[in-house]
Amino acid sequence: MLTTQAQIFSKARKEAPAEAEAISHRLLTRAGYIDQLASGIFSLLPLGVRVTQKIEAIIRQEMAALGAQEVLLPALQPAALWARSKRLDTMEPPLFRLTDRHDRTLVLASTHEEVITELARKNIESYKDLPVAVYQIQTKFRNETRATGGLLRVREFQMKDLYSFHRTAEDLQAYYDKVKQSYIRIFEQCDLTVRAVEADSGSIGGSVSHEFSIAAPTGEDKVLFCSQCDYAANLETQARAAATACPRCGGNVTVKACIENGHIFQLGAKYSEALEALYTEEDGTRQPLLMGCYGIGIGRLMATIVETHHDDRGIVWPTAVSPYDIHLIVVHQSIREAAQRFAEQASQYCAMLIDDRDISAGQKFAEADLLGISTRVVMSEKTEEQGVIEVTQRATQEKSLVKPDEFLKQFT
RNA sequence: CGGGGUGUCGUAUACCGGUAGUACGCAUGCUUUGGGAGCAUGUAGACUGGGUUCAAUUCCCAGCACCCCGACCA
Repeated sequence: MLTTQAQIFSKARKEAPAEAEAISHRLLTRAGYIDQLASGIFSLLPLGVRVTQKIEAIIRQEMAALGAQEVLLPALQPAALWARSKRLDTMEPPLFRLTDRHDRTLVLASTHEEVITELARKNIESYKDLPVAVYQIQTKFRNETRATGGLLRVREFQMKDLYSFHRTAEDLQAYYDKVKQSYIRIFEQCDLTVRAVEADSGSIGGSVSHEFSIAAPTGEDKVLFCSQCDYAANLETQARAAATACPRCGGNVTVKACIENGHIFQLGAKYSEALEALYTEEDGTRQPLLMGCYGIGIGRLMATIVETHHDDRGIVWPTAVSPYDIHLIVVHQSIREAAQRFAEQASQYCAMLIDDRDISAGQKFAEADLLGISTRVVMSEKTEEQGVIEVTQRATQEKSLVKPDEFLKQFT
């Protein structure tokens, strides 16, 4: 996979739009990962799509490990379905509504408990069908009163939402705990330090719920962290603003601004009772399915990574989500052909973006710093003479001169 | 939805009740090429609608758009 920078649809910019304030919004826009169409509505440009696909790959792998099967549910849904779960007029933020040509009211779904419960009703008939889990990565619409911080809170976004169905509360609890651990692994693979925080379940409902908080200056939540145990609590729900010691272990606590990046819920029978999603037990009785739901916002996760992984020159992608494995910078036009040969060889093993534009070296370096691809390879007349390439890690700026073959070994 | 703010070339900005300027970008040419190069030429702009005025991009009103604070969330 080989792409030249001249081909890339978007352009790196020196300036961010004046209205962009959040650092992730500024950098992702300047570097050409995203483009704002309207308040809280963004296009993902080719670079943004690539990062998103990396994140999704990490998530899909974890979903597979949880035994969850992928589905794709409709975003456009009849309002009548939401009336049955009693959420049509109580959702917060409210649903986007529209009317079709037959004057029927439809909604753009902000979450998918209703649809998945309907599907469960049709497909889960016996205790022998349980437990089962399905997930999707799909567009959500939220009629927010105010979009903020670029991708941090938007009105249309991709969410990974997982739903699980169980016979017993114990089984739901066990699966919930597995998902919680899986979520922590997902965030850790994105090089994020995450804490699962006991949370309010809001308009989704249910009894037990955790949100996944990542400390970042732009965060909207205030989370109390214990420095000695893994206790963490959202100050909003705990009303413990005055607390100076951990309620669990007595350790020192700190309050940090956090971004909420995922939220998981034990819904129990809330939706299955409302929508009569029942299954037959061993003793022949009809029982409501016990349900859990688990969400991660993909775009917000990408923005959170930028919020926590950047420097004054630009984005610093963790290797796992870098849009390309290697950013090859060809300093001198005289070695373009040699660079091309190396690039073709390398691109058999990894995804490479090659910048061989006939512009100043400084501009190429500056844009490479802005784009934030995790590994940079520089080829110049000097390195050609020595038969080496210069390899730089974006995160550390550490440079090393290595032989091309040696370098490529790590990818094979 | 309450409060506040801002609308000037593609982007960032300046000035102004009477001819709208700069930088970047973009285009062309020449010179450049290890940290957002230089010169030259060119390109392109006052959110919309009303009002005040001899004259409005500038002042006033309304609408629209965007941003920020609050409430809510992935």
